Amino acid sequence: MTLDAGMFQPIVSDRLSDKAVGQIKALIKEGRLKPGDKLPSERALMKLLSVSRASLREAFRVLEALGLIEVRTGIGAFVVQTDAGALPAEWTTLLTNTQQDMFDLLDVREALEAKAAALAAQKASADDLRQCALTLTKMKGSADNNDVDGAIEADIEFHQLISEMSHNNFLIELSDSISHALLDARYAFFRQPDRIYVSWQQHCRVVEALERRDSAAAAQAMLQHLQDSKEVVKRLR
Amino acid sequence: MTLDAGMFQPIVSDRLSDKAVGQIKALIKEGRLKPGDKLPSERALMKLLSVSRASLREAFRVLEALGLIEVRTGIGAFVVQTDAGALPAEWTTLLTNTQQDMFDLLDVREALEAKAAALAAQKASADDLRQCALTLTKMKGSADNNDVDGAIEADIEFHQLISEMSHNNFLIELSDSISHALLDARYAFFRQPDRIYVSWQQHCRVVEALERRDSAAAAQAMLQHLQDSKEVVKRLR
DNA sequence: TACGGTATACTGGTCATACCAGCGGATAGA
DNA sequence: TCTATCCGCTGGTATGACCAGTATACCGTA
Repeated sequence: MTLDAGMFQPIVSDRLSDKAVGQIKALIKEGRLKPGDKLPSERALMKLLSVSRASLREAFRVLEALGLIEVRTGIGAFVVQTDAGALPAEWTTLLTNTQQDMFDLLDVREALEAKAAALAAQKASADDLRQCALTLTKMKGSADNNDVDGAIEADIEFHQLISEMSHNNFLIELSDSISHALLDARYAFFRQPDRIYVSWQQHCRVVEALERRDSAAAAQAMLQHLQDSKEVVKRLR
Repeated sequence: MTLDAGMFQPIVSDRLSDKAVGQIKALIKEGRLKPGDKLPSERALMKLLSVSRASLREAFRVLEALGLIEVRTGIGAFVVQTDAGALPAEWTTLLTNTQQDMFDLLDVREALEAKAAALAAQKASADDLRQCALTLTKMKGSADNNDVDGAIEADIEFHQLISEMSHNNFLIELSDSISHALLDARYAFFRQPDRIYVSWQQHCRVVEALERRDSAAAAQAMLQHLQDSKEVVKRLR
């Protein structure tokens, strides 16, 4: 007989905590545990799953890290209340170690926010647009006073608003965490001469496109803005 | 005196395991623990951090879920070996509960893979392109035999190759997990009459653009392909 | 010399038990 | 009726024990 590569499967013995994670995750996915639901207490659940409390607690930590449950001391564990599943908030924070990581992240950001702008053009409400316009005046004010902190604040608000206007929870979550990871870079960025003013202009073009409900133009304007910014960051080094 | 909203900070008592996570995470981020490094044994580390082994193990589960370390039974815990930090592989798996979630995910996919195609056009090696071409013949073969499983395999390979050709680890990770989350949808998709053939044609157009090193065309062809596919999925219901 | 088994000292995986601190409802007293 | 206390619940932590893999050094045999 000949040996077939597919004949043998490596033997893996899952940790008990992993099996517990699997079960609870399945219950949530199937909808038998709904957002806001309270899980049984650790002492009750350990008997139901016939594992020790230690193993169960390890499972809880994993579910927590995945953003699926929230554990409140003295009260209990609850299925997390979010429309889209929480993206573990910190997934980017460790990743901006190298220069290259940051540029990679900037590329991802271009893709996501251009898409967000396109969707926003279709879905934005009048109120959304008003709020967007507010960040523009704030940005302009910061430009006039060369207020770097104010500019950063307005900039974050602007980009956040637009991703929210896409009403796509994945887009929102991802953009948010990327934005967070790039915070440090923003300081150096807005300290460059005229940068606040230029960014303000570019933001304006995006908003104009949004107001015209011009999806393609909005995406294009956003892309232009982000690519231009990326070039500036590259020259910083 | 007037009460200021910012006067008080809510008191939070971090779990010891969370503090341990923070310390270890910081060490990794600072580069004092490099990929591949072996962490001290649980029994040693619990003394160094002066926490119980139970708390430390909970911390390990979190770090594992975040994709930062890997724990091998009987051997020890190691800092994970990836250029970009692993995105917790399961972050999407729970999210495709509703119809809307899936379409949202498809939109994100459009953004990411179009960008990946654009980058791939710039960075692809001759060998990359050869491998891409292989998936095309495989796809064509599946189309001729109406082999759904084969088509899915070739399709996944194709999209994965292209995101890898971007050499952007974030793009790769994200596309990969989205692709995974959409696996079920692929079955229904490729069962549609002529779908395998049409997808093959669209893949061909992408590869042609890649071979011409035409970034914009590659992105456009990929976008077209994904949007077309999205429409098909929408009509499935 | 080369091989194969074995003893041993690690590693992580699991468990039972105990105690602490925060939360909340019930209950007794003003 | 209102308030203060108590008690039973919850999660958070620590300890010590044992099991099951892993690696290595050792030793006897072929």
